[in-house]
Amino acid sequence: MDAETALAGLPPGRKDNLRLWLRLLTCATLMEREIRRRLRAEFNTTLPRFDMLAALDRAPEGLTLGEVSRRMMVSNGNVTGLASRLEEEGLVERRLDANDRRAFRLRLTPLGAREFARQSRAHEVWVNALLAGVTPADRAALHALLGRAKHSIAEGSA
Amino acid sequence: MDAETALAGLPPGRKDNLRLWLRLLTCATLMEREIRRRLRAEFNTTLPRFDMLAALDRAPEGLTLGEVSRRMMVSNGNVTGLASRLEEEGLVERRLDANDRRAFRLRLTPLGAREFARQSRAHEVWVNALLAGVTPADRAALHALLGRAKHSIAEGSA
DNA sequence: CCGCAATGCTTTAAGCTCAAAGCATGTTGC
DNA sequence: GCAACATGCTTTGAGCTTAAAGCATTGCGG
Repeated sequence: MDAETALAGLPPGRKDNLRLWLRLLTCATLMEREIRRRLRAEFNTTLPRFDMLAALDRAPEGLTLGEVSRRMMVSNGNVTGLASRLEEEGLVERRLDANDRRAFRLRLTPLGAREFARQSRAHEVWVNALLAGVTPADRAALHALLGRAKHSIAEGSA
Repeated sequence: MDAETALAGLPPGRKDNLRLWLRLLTCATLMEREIRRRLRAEFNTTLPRFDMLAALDRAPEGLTLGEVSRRMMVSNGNVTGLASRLEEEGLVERRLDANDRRAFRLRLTPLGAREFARQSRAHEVWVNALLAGVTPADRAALHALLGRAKHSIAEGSA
């Protein structure tokens, strides 16, 4: 919904934060939709799958499901199903943790690592293309400002 | 040469856009999670329901399901279920369109309008609180920069 | 006026997501 | 050592989301 348009004529002040939030959300949503679309079209996969592979790719020694859940910032019930689907496809494997019989260590299979490398390369190209219209100066400024916004949001939801 | 000068002169890194995208996504996600959490805790509702009420609130004469789907930027199959659930709860009503027997016009019931007004007020307070740590100057700068980013993203996904 | 494409909505199947409840194992305090 | 609490994972139930297929109606070209 183009909520920004709806708010465009109102007097400034009380609703500035609302406008900022809607614009932030619009940017993130547009970008995310495009990335999801391409992951589906070119790799027949999804963003959560890609994110899980990315988390595991950064941890060659593997991660417990709980660690994955924290890094992906999703519920632990969520990663169970995700891991199972990726395991079925042979991209990931659960192996028993030697020290804790409650836990698994999840790791990429060689196939999973190869797949992620392919997807990751394409992903970087897509992101660069989507943000190609942002100048280096704007990019640096945005990065800094979003850093402060992130801090504010984290405070506010603590 | 101090660190800042050195940084300022560095060639743009290949992964700067990736970092920017990650940070943008983090901000949006943190904020959205908190808003979803509070909608659930305080109003026992969800963000998509709130969004649909918001779309209808701006259109007192009602909207067809297709119009709602376009404004919310979701699939048309999506709004069918959402509308049905809100209809069951008495917040929304489908009435036959006089001119087109394929279409419904969806509108808020008086109860729906009252509910949305309550939720909307709280929502504005939450957003203000979450962004309270962003100064007015930063807010204006962010808004402008995100406007350019939005344009770039829209170009890139056309 | 008739055929047929376009439009508006719903249904279906698959996947993602969460909160809450449950089970197995680990850890701590007594 | 054992009770009680904590941790790691899975299951369950509900809702959101999409793409694709299907049905009904509209509107257009011939």
